Amino acid sequence: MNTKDLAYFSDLTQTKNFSKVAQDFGVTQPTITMAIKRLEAEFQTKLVLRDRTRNDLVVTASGEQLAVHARAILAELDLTHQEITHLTQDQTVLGLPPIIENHYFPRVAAHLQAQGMLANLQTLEGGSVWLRQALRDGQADLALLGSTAPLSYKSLVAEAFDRQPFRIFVAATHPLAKRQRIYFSELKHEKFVLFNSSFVHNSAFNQFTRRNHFRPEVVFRANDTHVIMNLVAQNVGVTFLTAIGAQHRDDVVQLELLDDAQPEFIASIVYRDSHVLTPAQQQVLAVLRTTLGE
Amino acid sequence: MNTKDLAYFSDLTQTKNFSKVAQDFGVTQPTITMAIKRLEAEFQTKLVLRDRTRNDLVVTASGEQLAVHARAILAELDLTHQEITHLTQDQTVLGLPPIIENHYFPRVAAHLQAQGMLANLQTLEGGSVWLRQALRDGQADLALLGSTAPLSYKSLVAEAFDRQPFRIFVAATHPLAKRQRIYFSELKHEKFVLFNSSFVHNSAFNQFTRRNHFRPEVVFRANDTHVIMNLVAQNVGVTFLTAIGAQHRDDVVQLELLDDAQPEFIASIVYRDSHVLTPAQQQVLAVLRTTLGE
DNA sequence: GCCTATTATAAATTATTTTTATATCAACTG
DNA sequence: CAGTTGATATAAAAATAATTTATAATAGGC
Repeated sequence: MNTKDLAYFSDLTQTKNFSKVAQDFGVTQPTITMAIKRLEAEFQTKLVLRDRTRNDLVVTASGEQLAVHARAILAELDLTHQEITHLTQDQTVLGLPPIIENHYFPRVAAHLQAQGMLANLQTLEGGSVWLRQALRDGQADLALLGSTAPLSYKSLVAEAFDRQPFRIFVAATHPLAKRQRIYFSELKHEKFVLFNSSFVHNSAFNQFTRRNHFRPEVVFRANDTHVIMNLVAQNVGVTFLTAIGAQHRDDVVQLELLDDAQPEFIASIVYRDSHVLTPAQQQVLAVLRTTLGE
Repeated sequence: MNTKDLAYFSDLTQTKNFSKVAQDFGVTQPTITMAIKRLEAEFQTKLVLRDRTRNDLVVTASGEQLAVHARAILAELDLTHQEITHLTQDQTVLGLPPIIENHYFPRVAAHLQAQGMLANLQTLEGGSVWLRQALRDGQADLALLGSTAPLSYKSLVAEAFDRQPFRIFVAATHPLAKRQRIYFSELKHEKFVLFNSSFVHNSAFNQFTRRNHFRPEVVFRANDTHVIMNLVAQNVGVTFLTAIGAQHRDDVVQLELLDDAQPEFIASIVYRDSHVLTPAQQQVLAVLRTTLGE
C-alpha cells in the first residue's frame, strides 16, 4: 500500500472535496478518485459517501477509523525522516525553555565545549508544553523540560534532575516587599505579570489559584523573564517564578510561599522512547546526566 | 512510499539475508535489492552495510532507526485492518479474564441479550496481562481487565468499576481453617497453588511476598479457578484469590488478610484510545458501564 | 432547460516494480 | 590456484500500477 493514498485520504476527510485534495497535492482529480477506490478495495469497505443532495461528503465509521490511523502513520513517517536526517548529520537538537537555558545550560555548555561537542548541538527554544510536542514530532532529539509533576508521557522518557520551589516576586517598593514569606491567598487582590501559557509556571499557578478559590487578575503575559521582571520592578504587577528563573536585582524582592503541598518546578531530561540515539547524542545525554545529575 | 518496502526492510534487519527475505515474501531476490535502494534514496542514507568479509550484513544506525518506525507503521496498519473488519461486521470482541467472566459477565450478558446485542459479541479469554496486549494489537475491541493499581496505559483508556480485596483460601481441614483473619507473614511456610503469571493475582501476590521478605513455595500454577480450588481442597497447598474469584464450597475456607495498605483487585473497562467505536460497540460499552457501574 | 460544481469512467500515457538473465565478489575447496 | 558456492548487484524486458486526458454523469441553482 502506498502512503500517498493515506495522505490523500487524510486530506479528503478534512476538506471533504476531491478536487480540492487534488489541488493540494498538485495532481488531477481522477487521481484522488482512484486512490480512494484503492483504499476501499484494500480495506474492503466504503470510506466516504457522496451525498450529492446536500453537496456534502460523509466519512463513514470505517473512514474515520482509517483517518485516525492514517494520520498516525504519516506522523510516524515524518518523524522517521527527521530523526534520520539528524542521525546522518550527527546533529543533536536540544530543546530548552528559557529559564532552564539561563540557569542550567551554561554549566552543560562548558562541559560540552571542553569535549568539543558544542559544534554539533543546536538549541531549540520554547515553553515546556510546546517543546514536548516538538520532541514528539522530531523537531528536537533531547530536551530539558520543566514540569509540576514527575513527567511520564506517552512515547517520551523523562529523567528528573532537579526540583525548585516557586516564589513570588514583587517590586522593592511594593507593600509586601518587607515580608519574607506569605500565603498565596494574600495575593487575592494583586495584579499579575506572568509567562504565557506554554510554560509550566502556568499549570503550577493555576493549582495555587484553584486551591485558594480566586481568579487572579493577569495584566500581562510575556515570553521573557527580563520583560516580566522589568514590569514587576515598575509595579505593573507581581509575578510567580522559580528562584532560579530570576536574576538578582535590587528593585525586585523574592517572597517564599508558605502554602502546604505546593507544586514544585521539576526539571527533567526528556527524549523519545522510539529514538535510537547516535553516539554523539548519547554523549550529549551522558554530559547532561553527569552535569545536572547532582 | 510503499509499505511493502518497509515490510521487506523490517524482515531484512532480522534475517540479514536478501535472498531469505525474497523467499519469505515470495518474490525474487533483486526485488529486495531494489526495495532497499528505494528506501536508501528516500531517506538519503545507507541502511545496511554488506560485510562480505565475514559474510554478514550490518544494519546502520539510520537502519535501526528506520526499523523501529517501520515496525510501528506496519503494526498500525495491521491494527487498522483488524479494526475496520470488526467495524464492518459490527462484531465486538470483548476480552475477559476467567475470574471476571465468571463473576461480572453473567449480569452483563443478561442485559445484552435483553437488547438483542449478544449475537454480535465475541469473547476472547486470557489473563489480564495477555489481554492488554490483545487489545493493543486489535484482537479485541473492549476488555474487562483486572489490575492492582488504577490502570493507565499508553494508548489504552481504562475506567475502573470495582475493587475487591484479595483473600487466602485453605482447605477446611487445614490448621488455619479456624481462623477468620490472618497476616500474610503467617503463611511463610505454606505451600501455594496459584494462577499462572499472566494474571494480575501474581503482581499482587508478589507485593505481599516482597513486603514480608520471604519467597513462598509455589507448588503448582494453573489457569483455572476450579483446578486451583480442587487442589486447595485436597490440601496440596493454599491459594491467593479475590473473594469473587472463588465459588462457595464446603471444603475450602476463606481467610481475610489483615496487612496494612494491601493491593486490591481493581476491575476496569478498557479500550484503545485511537479506536473509533461503532454504534454497536458503544452500546456494549454503555451496557458495561450501567451494569457494572454500581 | 441550461449552467455549474462535483465526482466517475475509460483509454492512453507514464511511472514503478518485478522478473529474467547474468555479472560480480569474496570465501572456500580440493 | 582454478573451480565452486553463496550472496548481492545490475541491466533490460515484462508486468503492474498510478496518473493524466478527455469526457460522461449527476444533482442543484437560476
